[in-house]
Amino acid sequence: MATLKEISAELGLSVTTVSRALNGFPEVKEHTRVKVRETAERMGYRPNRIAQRLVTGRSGMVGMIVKIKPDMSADQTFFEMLTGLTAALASRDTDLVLAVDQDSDPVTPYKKLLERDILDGFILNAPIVDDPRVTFLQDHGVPFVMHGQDRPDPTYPSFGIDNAQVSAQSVKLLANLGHKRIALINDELRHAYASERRSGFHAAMEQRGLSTDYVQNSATLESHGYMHALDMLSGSAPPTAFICASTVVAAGVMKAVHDRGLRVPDDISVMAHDDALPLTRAINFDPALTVTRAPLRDACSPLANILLDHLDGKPARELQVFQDIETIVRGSTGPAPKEV
Amino acid sequence: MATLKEISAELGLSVTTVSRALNGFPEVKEHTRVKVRETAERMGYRPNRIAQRLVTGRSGMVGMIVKIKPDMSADQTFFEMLTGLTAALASRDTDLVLAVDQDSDPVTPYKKLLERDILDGFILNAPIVDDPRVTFLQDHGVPFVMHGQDRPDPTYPSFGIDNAQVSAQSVKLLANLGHKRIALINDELRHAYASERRSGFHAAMEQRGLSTDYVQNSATLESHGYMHALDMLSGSAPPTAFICASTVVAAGVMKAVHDRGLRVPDDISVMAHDDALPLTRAINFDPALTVTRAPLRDACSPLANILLDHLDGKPARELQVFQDIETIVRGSTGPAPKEV
DNA sequence: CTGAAAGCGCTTACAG
DNA sequence: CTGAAAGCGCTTACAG
Repeated sequence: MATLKEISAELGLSVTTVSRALNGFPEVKEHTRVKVRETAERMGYRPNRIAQRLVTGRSGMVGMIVKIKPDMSADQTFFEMLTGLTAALASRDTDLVLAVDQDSDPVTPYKKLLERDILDGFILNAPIVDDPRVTFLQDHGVPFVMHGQDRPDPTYPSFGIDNAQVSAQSVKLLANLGHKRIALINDELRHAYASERRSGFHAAMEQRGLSTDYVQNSATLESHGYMHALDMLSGSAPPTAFICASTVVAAGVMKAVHDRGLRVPDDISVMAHDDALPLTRAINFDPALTVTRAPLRDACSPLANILLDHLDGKPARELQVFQDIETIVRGSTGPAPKEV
Repeated sequence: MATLKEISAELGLSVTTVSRALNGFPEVKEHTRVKVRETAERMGYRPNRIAQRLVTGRSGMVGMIVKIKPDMSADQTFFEMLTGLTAALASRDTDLVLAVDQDSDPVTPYKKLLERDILDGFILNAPIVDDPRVTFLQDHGVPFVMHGQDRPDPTYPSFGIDNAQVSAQSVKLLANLGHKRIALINDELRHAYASERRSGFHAAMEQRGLSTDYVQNSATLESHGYMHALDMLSGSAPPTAFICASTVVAAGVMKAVHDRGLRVPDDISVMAHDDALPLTRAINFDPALTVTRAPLRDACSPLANILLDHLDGKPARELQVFQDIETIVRGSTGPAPKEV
């Protein structure tokens, strides 16, 4: 493998100039730059990243720790995210080191990886409310980007959707259709996103003078959606619309509606937030599911770039970005039924 | 972070001596070594891996490329392997860089990763017969370890099970129980392991003068096991025993036996090779499944060590290791039924 | 047993 | 616009 020294010898230039030409410094004469680049190309030069890393003090590697869920439901998602992140990082000469979290304490795997002294930063996902990883990494001065936010006004770089907005948009859609008793089948509140959806839901409902009696915050298996919906629909003044944490939950809810002898959307409207996972496609529902939508895979590139920009010195305040949310109206929502 | 220079200044020793003391060189005086180690500890010294890597010419990173299967059946396995490999590599100061193969050409992802010039070698898995990755990597002088073998006498380091032996042990067990018509429900022959199982099966059967009429080489979903078994059992002289590629296939076979109104093991014996995956546990079958067994997770540590030993200069011939295979007899195998 | 020196392949003030 | 020099933090002949 050719080195800077070899190129400079070949051309009778200094290593300094060759380095500058290759790195696109403006002070190099055009003619020199061209000659250097041609020669580098011809000699098959590729910079030694290790040397670059030693001198710049950066390792060119960032870490991500994945938590194994017992149900392993997110596998396809995982691979999709992995692919996207790897590609986005590679385009900026950075590699991803992956570790698996098998510890009970959430910060232990970060501590372990940190002790190896090879990482410039971390990509965190699945924040819980007041995530202990945030305190730990900030205390140790370790840069990271969070996919999502663990608190309302974070001091770290983040990318994710505005979950209060997800609820607000959903409530608005349903309220405009005349629904008054709207249910929220939410995830457990320790998940930051679920907590935000709940707040957003409360705010949007109360603003319209609507009751927030129909809220469930629990795990988000299909069976939970089914059970909660069944339960709510058997009350005396049942909800006429359901906002679901995910398309999986919506599948359970729609089954419950059906089992109660009711129809979607004539009797009951159902909508969900859709991360655009390949497993449960909202469009394949019968009727096709109305959703707020923000594809998970669209987060890969922003996450990578935000972290790397932060490593390059960009302050955290400028690196809190929200993903756009679409609202897609399909067949599962309709006007509220006439009250009897 | 303390450096060698700081420690040497603190102690009035040369950087050279400090380096040698820390790296356990024998020529350092015991007293010096102790002092150096204490001081390093006290100052919180941790070697700068990037610097070590620059001077040793090693990057301390190895790559693995995972191929996404559409069915994603191997997820749990994947995470288990990832965990094991990461830990085994970390104990030898090496990190794993993971990439996802989305290309049609099997060598393209290796080429891409190689161009980033950051890897010391690769861990390959799921070899197909005469695997093109082998030629590619060998041509480029890139070290690797293969989980399994793509040909009978490979010239590269490898770790895996002796698949001919798997078949041999299975046939022996069943033949000793008096079975004469033994079926093999095998994976597609392009997979190296399946090809080896088939050869081993043929050799073992022919050695006993038994016919090898009942062999199927196809994908290994449960449904394939079911269909092939149903098919074979409807013939005029049906097999009395089945050797299955995996526990998943065995599940299909046992269902077929049941649907034919036959019983395991009274009418039909069934056995499988068991990689000890958490998903389909042989012991939970009814009756519990007789198996040849070699846990996949036991391969992690050997794979890591073989690759690293190879990088340290150990020749490939000494690095072709086979994993032990147990035979565990449970309730799904029994004496061959009396011929009518 | 210990140390001064060279070097791994880069980047980047500093000087001209 | 270009170059000589220092330095990133280590390892390792070579000399004593």
